[in-house]
Amino acid sequence: MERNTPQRQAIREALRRADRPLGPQEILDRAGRTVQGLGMATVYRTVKAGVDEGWLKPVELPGSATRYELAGKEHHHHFACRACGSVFEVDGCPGNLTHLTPHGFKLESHDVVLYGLCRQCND
Amino acid sequence: MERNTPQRQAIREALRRADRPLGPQEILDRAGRTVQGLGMATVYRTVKAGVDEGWLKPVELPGSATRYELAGKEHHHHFACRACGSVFEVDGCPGNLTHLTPHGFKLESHDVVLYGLCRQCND
DNA sequence: AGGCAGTTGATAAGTGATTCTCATTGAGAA
DNA sequence: TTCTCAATGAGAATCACTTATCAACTGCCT
Repeated sequence: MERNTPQRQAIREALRRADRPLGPQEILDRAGRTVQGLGMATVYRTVKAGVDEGWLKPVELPGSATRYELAGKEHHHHFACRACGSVFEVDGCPGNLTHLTPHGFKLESHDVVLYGLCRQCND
Repeated sequence: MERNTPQRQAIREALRRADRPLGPQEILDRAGRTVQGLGMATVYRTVKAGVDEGWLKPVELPGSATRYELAGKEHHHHFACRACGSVFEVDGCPGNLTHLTPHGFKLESHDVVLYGLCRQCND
């Protein structure tokens, strides 16, 4: 059976409290404050389980490790800061993109990524 | 000085003729028909030079190698086929995305990626 | 044609992310 | 409290992509 270890609790808690998608290293840093000695392998194991169990959703952007956010949120997109590397959620969506889809193609989903400077780095 | 070798000609020609962004392996396959024995290292070298020289533009999508397309085209986005893995250009753009940008953030650029099935794979 | 410096191909090496291995630990049922 | 087996941490191993190395080759200026 599955066990409720402090490591898993800390990792889940870190992700629940985050207001933006976190990468493995960020998760390790945050959960590691609660459970010192936490290993990266455990982060990867827990995150993979979370995705399988459906409460975590991977957020993939080119050039960096996969980040994770809680699943079940409303449809949204992301903003990547080129200075600090953080990725933020942005509400809303450009809307129906069917008109961009080439003839004969079947559109199933889409991603929009905004790039620039976050509030911290914009000062 | 710089030399105009058949390898470089073939690689440039493959990219010029392509109607969609090509990855290193695709470039090798196509240019390799003209110059048999073409090595992957030469593809990477030539492509890197092309980006530096400004006539090639990298197209990065999560989970696959960087693709390249001719620079200087009109602003556009891409469609990735989940079946064959090919990436296509799509004309147009959702428009001004400033309204999605969080307060205090500075928007500099954006990417839109459509996912689904291309014409070939949709039949 | 001659000759040198830029190029090339094959392969080793490097990178960054992610997974695997395994001895040790510890959650939770009995 | 005891016992068992899932979970953990550390580091090795993978994996895919990209770059470095180096001897052999060849554009292209003279």
